[in-house]
Amino acid sequence: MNIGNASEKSGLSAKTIRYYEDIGLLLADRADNGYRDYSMSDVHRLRFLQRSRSLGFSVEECRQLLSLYSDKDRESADVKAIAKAKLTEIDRKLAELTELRDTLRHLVRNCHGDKRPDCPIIEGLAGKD
Amino acid sequence: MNIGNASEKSGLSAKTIRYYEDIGLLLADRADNGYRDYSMSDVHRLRFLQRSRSLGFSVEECRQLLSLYSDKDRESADVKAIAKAKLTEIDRKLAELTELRDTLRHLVRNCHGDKRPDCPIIEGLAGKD
DNA sequence: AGAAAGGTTCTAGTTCATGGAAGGTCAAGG
DNA sequence: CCTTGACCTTCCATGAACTAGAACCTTTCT
Repeated sequence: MNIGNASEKSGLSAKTIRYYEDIGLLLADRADNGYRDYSMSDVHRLRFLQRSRSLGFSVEECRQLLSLYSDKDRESADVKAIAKAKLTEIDRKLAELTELRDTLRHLVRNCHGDKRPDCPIIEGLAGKD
Repeated sequence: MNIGNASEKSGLSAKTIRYYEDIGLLLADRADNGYRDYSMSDVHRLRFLQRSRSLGFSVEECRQLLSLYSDKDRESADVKAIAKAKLTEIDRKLAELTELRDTLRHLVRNCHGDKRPDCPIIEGLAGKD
């Protein structure tokens, strides 16, 4: 499939997909006309990249994560080690995100949404850790 | 407290903290010697920034989120609207992150960590959505 | 006092894209 | 057949969010 299609399916812009190819993150086949040609498997990788980037992993971290998908020659012990390290990081991010959500949720629930001066922003958020 | 101390407590580099001041995200008091002077409340905001940035929110989004802490003059209806919008976004991120974690966790559990060729990367990850 | 540690500003470079120009390709309709 | 418009190509420039380094000042430690 063409890049436009892959872009739509992955949530990454065509520009970004070409950029990722430039930096060697995901190399695409080429059709006879020179157009990039993406398989469903490529699209899965692109979506995976979109997700991990939007969740705060750097391109280099994504490269590592992607190697879990792609590098069949790698010894699986290596793969496992990388995956474990990333898992720890993801769990930390999950905890932080959950905390952030609970904080905001508390705010939304307790804020009356009018001009009364006791909107719980200050008490609930500004003061403590 | 000095910037080094604030840096340590917030997890942001001193460089980054100065940069955030440049772009008006968090303005610091100044001591008599010209050094920036941070309160505990400033540190909380810095930590908050560190977290939200690392979770993939843009600086502008962080500015909004931060306004939930700081902007006491704002009508609470506005605050509530912003908070609600961010909540939706956070919930989406949480779902994605959870999915990513489950995928990796499955990999780690099922990979035997040796050279056997049936490391479940390909079946478990590369193929399906 | 002298050195190390940490602060200041300023300019420049890096990473991760994103926008736009100039031009080639393709599928559909007149 | 030929044009129109969507989609593709490369290349160069710009933007966002840092990050590094130089040059210099302030505090602290011995």
